[in-house]
Amino acid sequence: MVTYELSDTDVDRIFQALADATRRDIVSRTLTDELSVTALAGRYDMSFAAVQKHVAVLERATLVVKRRRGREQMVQANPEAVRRAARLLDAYEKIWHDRAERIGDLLSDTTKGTEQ
Amino acid sequence: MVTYELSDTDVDRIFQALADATRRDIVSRTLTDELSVTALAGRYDMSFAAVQKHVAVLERATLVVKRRRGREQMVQANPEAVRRAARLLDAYEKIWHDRAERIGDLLSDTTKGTEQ
DNA sequence: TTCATATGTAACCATTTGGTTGTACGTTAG
DNA sequence: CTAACGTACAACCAAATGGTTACATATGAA
Repeated sequence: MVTYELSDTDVDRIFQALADATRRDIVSRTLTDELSVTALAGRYDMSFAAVQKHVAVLERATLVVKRRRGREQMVQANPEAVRRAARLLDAYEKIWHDRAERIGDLLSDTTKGTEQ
Repeated sequence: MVTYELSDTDVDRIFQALADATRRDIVSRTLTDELSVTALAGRYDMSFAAVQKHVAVLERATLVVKRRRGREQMVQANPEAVRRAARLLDAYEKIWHDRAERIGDLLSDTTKGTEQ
């Protein structure tokens, strides 16, 4: 598995992009269907320009990609980016799990004299 | 496993809180060590008030909890919240995976006449 | 009690965000 | 070719964000 190096700014952009319900919905929809910006705009109670901006935020965060089809721009989620975000959080979980395990060891392991 | 229902606003707050490198670092550190706000503030090149605000943002998002110890407030990450965030992203991955599987089935399954 | 420490909060500021409307431009349909 | 459509972008606005300094409050030490 190839894991790309994400800068702090990259990660900022990913979580920032996910911190809005409309944008999460766009990701959700475009995971299964490739939708034009106009088609997406029709689904939300806001201007086309607003939706277009949301798509741009997602694009900057690499959470979606756009592909030209005639005069339309088809939006599709990038599952790899979603995956990377999930793995980032997994890493936090792992830190915690390792610590919990260490504490467990300290509490149960009474044979060795490594405690201070 | 108990899964709490998260509102859009809850999720907004979680991802918003994670969209800042300082706050991610605070989560990371307090997963292993319980640290006072002052101890945390000492580690970043910004005012105490700024760090205190970051902790407040994390607290509102339930990503950390505070516990009083004498005159200090000890900050500790809440692994359950991190976990919930990770599972949210897993759900997106699952949507994509299911769709990929459906497409795979359509392409490979030539024996049944279920295609439209 | 008094003082120092740890925290919280208010007021302020610059920048970003999330929305708007209007306009310009590229592409396709007729 | 021309008109309609789909998209992009600029200018604007209100609200939120991320930082500051200053002050207020709570707790522990002596």
